[in-house]
Amino acid sequence: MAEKLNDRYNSSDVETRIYQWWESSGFFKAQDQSTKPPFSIILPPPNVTGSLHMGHALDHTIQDLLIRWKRMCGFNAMWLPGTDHAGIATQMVVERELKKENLSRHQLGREKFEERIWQWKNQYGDRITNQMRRLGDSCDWDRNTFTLDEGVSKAVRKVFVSLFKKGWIYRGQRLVNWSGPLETAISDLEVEHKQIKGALYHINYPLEDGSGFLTVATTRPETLLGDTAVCVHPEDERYQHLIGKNVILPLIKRKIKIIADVYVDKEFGSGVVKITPAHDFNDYKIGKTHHLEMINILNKKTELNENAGPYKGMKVAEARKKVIEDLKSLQLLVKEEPHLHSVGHCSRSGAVVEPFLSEQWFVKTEMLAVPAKRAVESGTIRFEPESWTKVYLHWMNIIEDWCISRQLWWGHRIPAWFCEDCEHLNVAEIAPDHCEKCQSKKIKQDSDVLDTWFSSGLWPFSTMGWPEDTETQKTFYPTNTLVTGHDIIFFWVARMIMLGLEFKKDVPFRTVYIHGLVRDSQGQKMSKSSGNVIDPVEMIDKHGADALRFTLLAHLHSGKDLKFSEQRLEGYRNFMNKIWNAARFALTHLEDFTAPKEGSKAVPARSEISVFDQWILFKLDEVEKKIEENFEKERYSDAANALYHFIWYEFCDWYIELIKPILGGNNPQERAATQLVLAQVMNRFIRLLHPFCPFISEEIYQKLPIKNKACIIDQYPNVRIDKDLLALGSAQAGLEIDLVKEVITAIRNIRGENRLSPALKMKARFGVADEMTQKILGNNKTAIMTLARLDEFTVGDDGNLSKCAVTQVVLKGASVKVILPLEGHVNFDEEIKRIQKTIEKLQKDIGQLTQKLSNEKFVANADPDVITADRALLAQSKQQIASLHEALIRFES
RNA sequence: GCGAUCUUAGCUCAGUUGGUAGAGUACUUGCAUGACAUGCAAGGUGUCACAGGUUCGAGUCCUGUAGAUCGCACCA
Repeated sequence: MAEKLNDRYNSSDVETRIYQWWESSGFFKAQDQSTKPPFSIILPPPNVTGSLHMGHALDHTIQDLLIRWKRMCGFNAMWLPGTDHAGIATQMVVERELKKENLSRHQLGREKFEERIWQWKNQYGDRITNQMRRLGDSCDWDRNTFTLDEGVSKAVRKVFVSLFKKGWIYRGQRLVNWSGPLETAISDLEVEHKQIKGALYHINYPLEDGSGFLTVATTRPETLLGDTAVCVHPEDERYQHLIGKNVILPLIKRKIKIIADVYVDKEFGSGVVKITPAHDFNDYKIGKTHHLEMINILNKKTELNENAGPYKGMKVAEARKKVIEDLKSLQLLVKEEPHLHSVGHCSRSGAVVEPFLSEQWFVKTEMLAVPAKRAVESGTIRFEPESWTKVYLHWMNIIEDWCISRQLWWGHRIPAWFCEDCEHLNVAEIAPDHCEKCQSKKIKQDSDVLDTWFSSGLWPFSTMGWPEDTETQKTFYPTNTLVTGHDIIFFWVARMIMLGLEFKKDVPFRTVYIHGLVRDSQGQKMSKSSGNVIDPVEMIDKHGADALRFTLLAHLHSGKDLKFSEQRLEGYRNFMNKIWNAARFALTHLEDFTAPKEGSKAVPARSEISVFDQWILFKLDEVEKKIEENFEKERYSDAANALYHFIWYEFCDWYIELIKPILGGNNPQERAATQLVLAQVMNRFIRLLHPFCPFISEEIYQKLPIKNKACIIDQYPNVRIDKDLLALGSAQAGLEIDLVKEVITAIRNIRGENRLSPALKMKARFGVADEMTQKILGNNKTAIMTLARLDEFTVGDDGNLSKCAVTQVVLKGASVKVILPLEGHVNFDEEIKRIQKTIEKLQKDIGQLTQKLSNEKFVANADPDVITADRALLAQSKQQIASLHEALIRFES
């Protein structure tokens, strides 16, 4: 017995209830051991204290689409959720909170501060996972993992120790990106390059022998204090004679050497470069090759230190001003010209990033990169879209060692202990209580934590119980698809590949599906500062999660950014309402329908069902094929749009309208047969819809007469399964209904163009030559009369065409002359205009076709099928135009 | 500077082996029609960025130009 539905779809009534039911019923759970084939996805873990943004919404919708689709296709589908501790981001959030209490983390102390962050995590950590539930994410929540969970920590320590013992993790003094406000090294990912209008200062460095000056050009005069050489091009004639001599560094009067290196561009500036190895990445390299002294002039807060002499204690910007002033007063500043250059900024604090010499931990990437490159080159891992392969390989080719230490308090502590007695470094998975070398008890753990991406890099297996040998890994590693944005290919994807191959001896995933950014309707990046952020949760509140999901999926085009507008979302909200009302219609007419015992396997005999039924089943077969194809080709928007088209334009606009007379008619057998087909078609397209729009589909599904326990775990309709029902659809019925549709549309067109009221019943005649077409029209008399609003229907000769509107309908060999007497209804000018317009269009077509077909080369070279088709089209057009001319004459007479 | 992607209707975008350009949306007109006005019906809309080339035929393939976006490197 079918149930009733409200007359308007209200998503908020439905979503929470359905989600709770799914979750409490255990439908999201995957089995570690199962006879079903595995399919697994790991969720890119969002920041634990963050909240869901549009980027997540897109990312998660794609993953949930895949998981629900595979689950319904009979896979043991496992979507592993989790959250990231997000070192810097979270620490900053909590520090901001402290600031409100006029406290700093230093005042609080490390232990208390960590406690505060845990408090914060416990308070807000559920927010994002609850928002994910709002979106419909069908994750296996029992497997929810936090990157600081004990299991993950164990994996982190194991990996660290293992790489250290192999010599692939080392500690050393190196130049790193340093954020002054955060007092930590940061990764390249956290550096944003911005174009800045600066100045190029030309400064005279006096030659030691007093014979003159060497002019250097620099954008950062304050780093002069750390100069340990000046450099020219070895072949630069201007300076060749000076190579090997010395200059006196202005202001602090240090004697430094003039060296030569091909790195210098003779054309740029003065052709002389000052070398500050401790504060510039290029200078650092030159410093290394030329064995130069490295003088650090900054402290951790990026203030000038004792090496800067009189400038000690100043901020960088301050020091720059003062240095320029002092140079001016010494008349050593030659000139200052405006100069546009890009400057690295800390993406978290906004401060200018300083290259800073410090003791850090690094991962040697050279050897890790080799198999990681090969995995992609050989196709074991595939990027979609494929163009990202090149980007990935390029980066892997220029990969540098990875700075993994951060001077933060929130994250995985580096498992290394220094011995205060013998200075030995103890690296161990379990905290030692004495130095392994000298047995001293005076050991101290390194105060640094690991880069967040270090633990994220292990995510595909650390979440599955590694280093224990678990069933989870046996079943689900490697995972199938990784869905993510291109912004973290290097920082996350590449590292997962390297670490997965090193520690699991297998790739972490087979396919990397890269999607674009969600932008605003103008194509601008959404950002707090431009105030154009659209909150997905707010959109869900207003229009429903299904509408949001469908909007994102329908506009997802192979890795391209997508522009999001609420207006478009409303369009898909309307689609949800349309589906709802179609279901309402169907259920009303299925009230007295009882599902057969075989449920969705129940199939009527072909002889029992109408041509409309055969037609809709034919269309259903088509759309199922299209959806499956597009899923396989990873063209999810095409799948979504095919479904949209079927539901709205085939099922709602035509099928429902065509069967209304049968459902409301007085032939119980016909009616029962149509009811069965209607129930079956509903059952199938609701299942087809489920991965896209899980909530509305489940809600309707539960009220359908033909159903199983739950849509979410029912079988996904598939062209190879339940073949019997789809076999009832026929191409012949397809053609027949297409012709009926054309005829109805032709009549509606005449009415529309002549502005005839839909309430006005008309009389129509149909001029048909062949018997077959005559029969088709006869069989569909009721449908045509109802949908075209006729009160008279005659099939046969043309009859008297005087004062009649005439349209020739031609379709695959069938030809119908639709004749509508207009006498008394209209002033004929409109109709004459309508016919003339059609004639003009036909004439244009005929002209083009004739020209083409009279081209000998075309006839000689073109595909014979193309020629045949064109000839047929030409003949048809000529026939149509003749008939229209005739009509026009009759009309005017 | 190197590389990638892109430029199609007012807007957002499809267009998969070359064969008369499509969809959604917006727009115009008409409409209370027993599922739905979040609806129904009908309608108009294009130098496919530009310039060449290959071909009987190019939105599609090739070359160049311009513009947009994004990477990478450099910016002393």
